Amino acid sequence: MTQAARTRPAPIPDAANEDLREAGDAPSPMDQGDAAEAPSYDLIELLFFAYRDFVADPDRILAEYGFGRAHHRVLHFVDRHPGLTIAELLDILRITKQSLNRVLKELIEQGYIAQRTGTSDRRHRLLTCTPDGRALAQRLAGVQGERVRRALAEAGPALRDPASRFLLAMIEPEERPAVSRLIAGGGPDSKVKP
Amino acid sequence: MTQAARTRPAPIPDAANEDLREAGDAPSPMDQGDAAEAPSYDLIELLFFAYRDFVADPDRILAEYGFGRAHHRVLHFVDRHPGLTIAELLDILRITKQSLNRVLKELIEQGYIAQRTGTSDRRHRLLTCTPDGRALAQRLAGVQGERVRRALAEAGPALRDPASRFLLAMIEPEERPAVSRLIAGGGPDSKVKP
DNA sequence: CATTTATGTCAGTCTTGTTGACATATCTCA
DNA sequence: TGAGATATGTCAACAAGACTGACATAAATG
Repeated sequence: MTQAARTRPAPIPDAANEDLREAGDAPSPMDQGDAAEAPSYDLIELLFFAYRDFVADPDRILAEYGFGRAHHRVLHFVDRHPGLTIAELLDILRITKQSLNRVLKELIEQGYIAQRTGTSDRRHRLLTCTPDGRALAQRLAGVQGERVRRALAEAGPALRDPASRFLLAMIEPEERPAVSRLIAGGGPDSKVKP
Repeated sequence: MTQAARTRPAPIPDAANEDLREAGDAPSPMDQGDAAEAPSYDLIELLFFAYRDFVADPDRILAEYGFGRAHHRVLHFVDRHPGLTIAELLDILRITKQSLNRVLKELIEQGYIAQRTGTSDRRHRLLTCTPDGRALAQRLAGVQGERVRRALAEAGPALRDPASRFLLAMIEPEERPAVSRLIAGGGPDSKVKP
């Protein structure tokens, strides 16, 4: 078998072994000056685990194509916002143009993304998905959407709005308007938002 | 200036340029067989942006120490669960022991994490934070906790519970009990959970 | 005592991020 | 028109952090 994370009989350890008790045994309240509030370890760790599983689904599919997460992100945002320029993509992904270029080039060469020259500004490269690219992007969004759908079905559809609001509030305040616009602009009405 | 993501005057592009309209202009409903439900693009993208900002805070601090995210994760879980063994850590992080070993070795060499041999099973290596490691772990948890605190303060403290439940539901079903136990076992009562 | 388990380690590869330096085409403004 | 700014492309080198495969050791277990 592979050496990845051992045999992994049980997913996550119980952390309930004899030895564990003899250890320093967990972070007590600590010397928090006075008013210091303890961090929300539960939400911090839930975010970690939720995200870990959230990206695991696409990873499996991407591997079939020889792509990685970087390709996924590019494909996703181009699919959602056809006509996106390089600069806009860079601002969304927060990577260097060299990093972007490597994966973008692969996606273009392999026929998942197409480039056109902007008409009003011919320096721009307008990115769109080819039918293949669109299909892959939607397959990826499909598995992620399915996880969200299942989560809401199990934990209650009423959680949809609170979850959205919490996640938005977790975003850097100055970015929130832009993110909101970006998300809102994904629908059939697109990003026409002057 | 650096070449990272251009000058970035505005954080995220408006995606509202002339050219964008001439583009294919956004994924319409599409030919979803019939009952196919559209993925929750809003939650999918919010999770992406929220996580991006969520890890950006620690990243800045870690850079001061010459550490990366991998070190953070190890330090975090060892701090929260002193006495953790290598195998348990591997199951939490889902990486190979070779990957873990590289960062763990650095953390040990530089005096942030200590190892002891298990008493009941002397094959185990029980990991704990040194005072320095504990300080760093808590500084990192501090900035992440502060983001959570601020989010809840701004969007409403009532969101805490729904957000938790949503995130837990996003986790792979078989993992949820283990994650719940792990999270619950982080307090002063530790993971004593037989 | 043979086997399994927990850990450590060497060596090589891949993806994805980084810097720095330049090149080219196009737009904008004086 | 011509200078400078802007959008993009590209070369080269490097680093972090993941992976695989192979093998070594110590300790527990039946």
